[in-house]
Amino acid sequence: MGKRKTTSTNLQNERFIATTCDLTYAVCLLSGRWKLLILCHLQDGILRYSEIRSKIPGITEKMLTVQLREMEKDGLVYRTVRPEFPPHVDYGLTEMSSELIPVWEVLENWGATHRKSAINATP
Amino acid sequence: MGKRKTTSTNLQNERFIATTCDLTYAVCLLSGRWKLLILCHLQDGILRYSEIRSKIPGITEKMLTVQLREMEKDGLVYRTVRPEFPPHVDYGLTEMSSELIPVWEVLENWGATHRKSAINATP
DNA sequence: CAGTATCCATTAAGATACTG
DNA sequence: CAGTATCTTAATGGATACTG
Repeated sequence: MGKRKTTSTNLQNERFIATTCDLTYAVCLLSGRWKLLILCHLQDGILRYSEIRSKIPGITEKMLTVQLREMEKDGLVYRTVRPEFPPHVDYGLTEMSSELIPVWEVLENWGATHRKSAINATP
Repeated sequence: MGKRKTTSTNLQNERFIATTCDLTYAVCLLSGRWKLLILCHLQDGILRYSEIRSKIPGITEKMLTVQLREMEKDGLVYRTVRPEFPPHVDYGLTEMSSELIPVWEVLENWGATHRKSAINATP
């Protein structure tokens, strides 16, 4: 019935801790429409929930929350709640995710270059 | 009918050519369970369809074909068919995707380091 | 060998409304 | 302010069988 009998390679659910490939492991931790983008914005410093949201046009609150929570669980962001009212929650990179800064630097440059070509090439 | 009325942010379908963010553009071109992994294997040289498949345990023929075709369309791999029987098809990196080699190098190292920690940390 | 085709299960993502 | 909850659709991934 609701059971998987097969190799069971869900991206988000089982987080691929047991995968045998380091690259696959990394890809799985970072896969998601918004994760790299969120991390990239956090490299400039600690941001509040609403600050991240306003820096990423198009993201819904639900997706922002989901992705932040997953990344927190995976050790990619830390989350600090200040016991105030109104609530105040800070997010920042961890040591682990800081090591990925070169990744989005390369990707951003690469994207900039080739997006321009793609736009110019569209008839 | 088959029409989207909303912001329309499908990952694979509309390929995000019109996105306003370079990083998002890059992420969208590379998103997919297998793309980085395939590209990574191709950095060692030209590979045939069956060679890629055997280097990536767990991938199905369908997914390999789908991802290769998308990447070919996006200029991330090239595909050469030799008019022989039995068929012989070669795949290789393009200039564009060669620029991404640093990305998977970082990711692979990062994955290696932190996967070990994750495995050791699991109770 | 290098794929296609079909069908189906699971997951990601989005809209919208609501809350402590 | 910083989220939840609920519902819906879109997209991904897989099993299996078949083909030029």
